[in-house]
Amino acid sequence: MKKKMFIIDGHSLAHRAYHALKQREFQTSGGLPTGAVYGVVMMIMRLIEDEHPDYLVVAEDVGKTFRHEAYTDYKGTRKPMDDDLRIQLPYIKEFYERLGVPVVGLEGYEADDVIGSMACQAQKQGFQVCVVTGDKDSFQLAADGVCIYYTLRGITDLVKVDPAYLQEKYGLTPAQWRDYKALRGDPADNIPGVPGIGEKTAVSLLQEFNSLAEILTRVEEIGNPKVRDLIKTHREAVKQWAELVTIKCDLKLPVSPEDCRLPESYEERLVPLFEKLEFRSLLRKILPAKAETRVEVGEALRPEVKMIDAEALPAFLEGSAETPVALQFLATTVNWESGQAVGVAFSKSPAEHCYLPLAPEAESLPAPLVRWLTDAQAPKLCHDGKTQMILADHYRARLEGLHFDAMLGAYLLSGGQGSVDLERAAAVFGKVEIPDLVDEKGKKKTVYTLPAAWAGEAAATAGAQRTAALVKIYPLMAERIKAEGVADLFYQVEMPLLSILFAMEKTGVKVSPEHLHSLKEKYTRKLAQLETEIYALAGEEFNISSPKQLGTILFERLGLPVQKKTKTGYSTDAEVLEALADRHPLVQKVLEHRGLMKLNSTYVEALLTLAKPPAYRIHTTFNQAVTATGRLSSTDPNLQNIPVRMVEGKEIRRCFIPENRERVFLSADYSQIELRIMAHLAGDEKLIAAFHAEEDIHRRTAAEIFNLPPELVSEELRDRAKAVNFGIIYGISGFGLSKGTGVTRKEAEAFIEAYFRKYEGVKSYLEGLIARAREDGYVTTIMNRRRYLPDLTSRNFQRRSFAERMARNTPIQGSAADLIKLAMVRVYARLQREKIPAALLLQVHDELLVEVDMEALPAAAQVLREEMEKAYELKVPLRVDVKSGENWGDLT
DNA sequence: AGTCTCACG
DNA sequence: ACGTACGTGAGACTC
Repeated sequence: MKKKMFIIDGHSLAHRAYHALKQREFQTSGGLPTGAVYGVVMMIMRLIEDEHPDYLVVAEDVGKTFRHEAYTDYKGTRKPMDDDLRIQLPYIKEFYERLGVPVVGLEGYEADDVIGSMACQAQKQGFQVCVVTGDKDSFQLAADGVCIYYTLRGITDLVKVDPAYLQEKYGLTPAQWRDYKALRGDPADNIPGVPGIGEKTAVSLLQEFNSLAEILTRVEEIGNPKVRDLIKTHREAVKQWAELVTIKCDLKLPVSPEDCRLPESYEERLVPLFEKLEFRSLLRKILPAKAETRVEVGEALRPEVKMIDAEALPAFLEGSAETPVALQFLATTVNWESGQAVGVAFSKSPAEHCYLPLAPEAESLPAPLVRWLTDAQAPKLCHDGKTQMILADHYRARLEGLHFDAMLGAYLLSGGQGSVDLERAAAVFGKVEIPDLVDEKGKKKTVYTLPAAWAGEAAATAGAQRTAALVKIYPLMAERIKAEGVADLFYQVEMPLLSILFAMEKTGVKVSPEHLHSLKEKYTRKLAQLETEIYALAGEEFNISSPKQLGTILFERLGLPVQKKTKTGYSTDAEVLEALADRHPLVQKVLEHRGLMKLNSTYVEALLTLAKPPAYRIHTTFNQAVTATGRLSSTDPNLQNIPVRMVEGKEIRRCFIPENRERVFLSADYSQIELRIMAHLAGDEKLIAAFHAEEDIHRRTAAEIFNLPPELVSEELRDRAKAVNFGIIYGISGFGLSKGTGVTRKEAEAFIEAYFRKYEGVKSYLEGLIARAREDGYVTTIMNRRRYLPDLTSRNFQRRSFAERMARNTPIQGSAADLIKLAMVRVYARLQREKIPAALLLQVHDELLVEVDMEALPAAAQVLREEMEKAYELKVPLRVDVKSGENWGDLT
């Protein structure tokens, strides 16, 4: 871990703080203005809290500098400092002293030079350096390991500037930044720059010649005669300006980087100053901090583990019918294709652990183990029980009676922050450490990918450490689950769902290998044809799938106009290609090639390798603990993103078929579930009424925002309103909406405004939501699922805005996830109860796919509709569309 | 390992 | 003046 140093531009920070807070009446009862001190204190304390610097130093200006000597007009436009600020400077200085932070100034030099020199030294010594300033000059300091936190208006926003940012934003390197300022000028420092040379010219000159020095020596090569003359005329002045704006990095400083270590605790020393300045809220903030106990370092878990054989298992498990027993399979591999277990670890209590090794080539598990595993009355404790079910399934054994899955517990309690692995859960909830599993080569392993050689002691230790941790954290996690109000969600939804997902994965979905093969042939043929055509049009062969090579062909060889850039070069995404489609026949062919390539490699070929005779059933893995909102995800393969929107893609869906001619597919999807949830959460009368009246919701929205009767709403207007509705769900912004609709940003903003005028309930809901989330630090769904959003108080505009959009979207998307999960539990239970010959196959966020005997279709359809619609009572009705058919692509 | 692109809700 | 739609996973390419 690199040592982290923050260098503060003291002068700049004080000014920012002063101007940001001057409107608000900060002063002591004695009349001393304190706004600037308060702002500085807040800023620094938040910086320490958020960024955890190990080192901190403040740079300041002292007296007249060499720059004034050299250039009398230097900073000539600066107004003298306000008395109200001047009077606060000693207190700011006192704050830094009490904090234990050196304030460094050097006679004759500016703060910038001190910063540059300190940054340079620290960087050489391996520090990670961050400069905090409101002065753009400092951008020239950006380098590997040195970034600038540039303060925007006020003190609430910080932008992180590093070389990549400069390149992206201005197309300049840090060194060019200095030359750019000399050429263009900077009114803040009273540097006029070359008259007639603005931002654009300066940048293009530097990009062409690389540096100011080069420009001056090769001045005759400047293409534009006007620019050439300007540079020639101002040659000497520019040279001088360049020197002025060059930050010195080689000053001998009175303190070394190592002298700037931030003290461990400083709260107590700040108390007298805060009392003097009457900073009551800050006092309250630091006083309890004193009492806070130190975080205990996690004890390493070293359970004593007894090796047993299968006959001894019942004796060990004796008397555990009440409290759950922790169980952990150890394996060399596990997925739906194959599974190889090496042993099982058990913990009955914090002091009783054992390990049962398994025969390497065994086809089944020992009978005593199977009896206990399948005993639903024997409660069990796992981490990622579904994976253990899959492993047991390879031995034709079921795992029943899973009472508590710590991975799902960690998932609910983590609120989207941090991982859900057992190692971390043990540390967070039990304050115990589980050593990482590492093989001979130092590569990390998991309990499911152990080296085969570990079968004995090593596996026993690894397993027992984990079951011991489970036993330890189980009561603590259960307590937290209750306290956070997610016990229902955990025990009634997520835990039952785990077994349902297992069953769905085990069932799998059948695909037609014949159909896939014929698609593969068709696509391969077309791809080859497109390839020849594209090469002919390009005049050379290249890799069409390489964005880099394609970019070179498009924008350099063919000279098409660049639309968009990515971090590394030209963008060639669909949006760009569509914009260029009219300008060259090659582009359209590339688009087709892209589309077919995607279909062929991601879907057709991937599914063909997974579809194995004789069943030809594909078994996905549903991940129940990855998304931040509560949705499921699907991997290996992802069956939640099978094409459907485009006609070409829909052909892939037709490859998914029921088991035989007596079975049919049945699909049920929620209609407008997210908008309905928003209507419910916002309690907006108009929206609720529209759903009760079963209106076409996008038409209704169009009627409202465009002030028309619904019957006069054109398809185009309805589409726009639809995009607005999407925008609302995604956290709305004028820019995003304009991209989604193709209208200008201004129009998009007008739509949003019109929407909020008509749907006041939604407006006030969203406002209240953000305000509350900022206080709480998290948002919640209908079933109390949390997502923590610490960035809601970030001073980085981008991060804060992002967090705000997440805050608006998560309750909606997350509640929809809650509801369909709840519905799955109900549907599954009722299909079983009524013995309907139907199997759940897939969940695609708002859709359930079921396979059912033809005769039972009506019964199954009724179950799906009823259980999904009644899953949860909202202020609006839930509606479900049910369809059936003989493949996934043709459902009616 | 990271980037780009694109499939879904 | 910042620079974006929300949530995922996978394949191909590049370094």
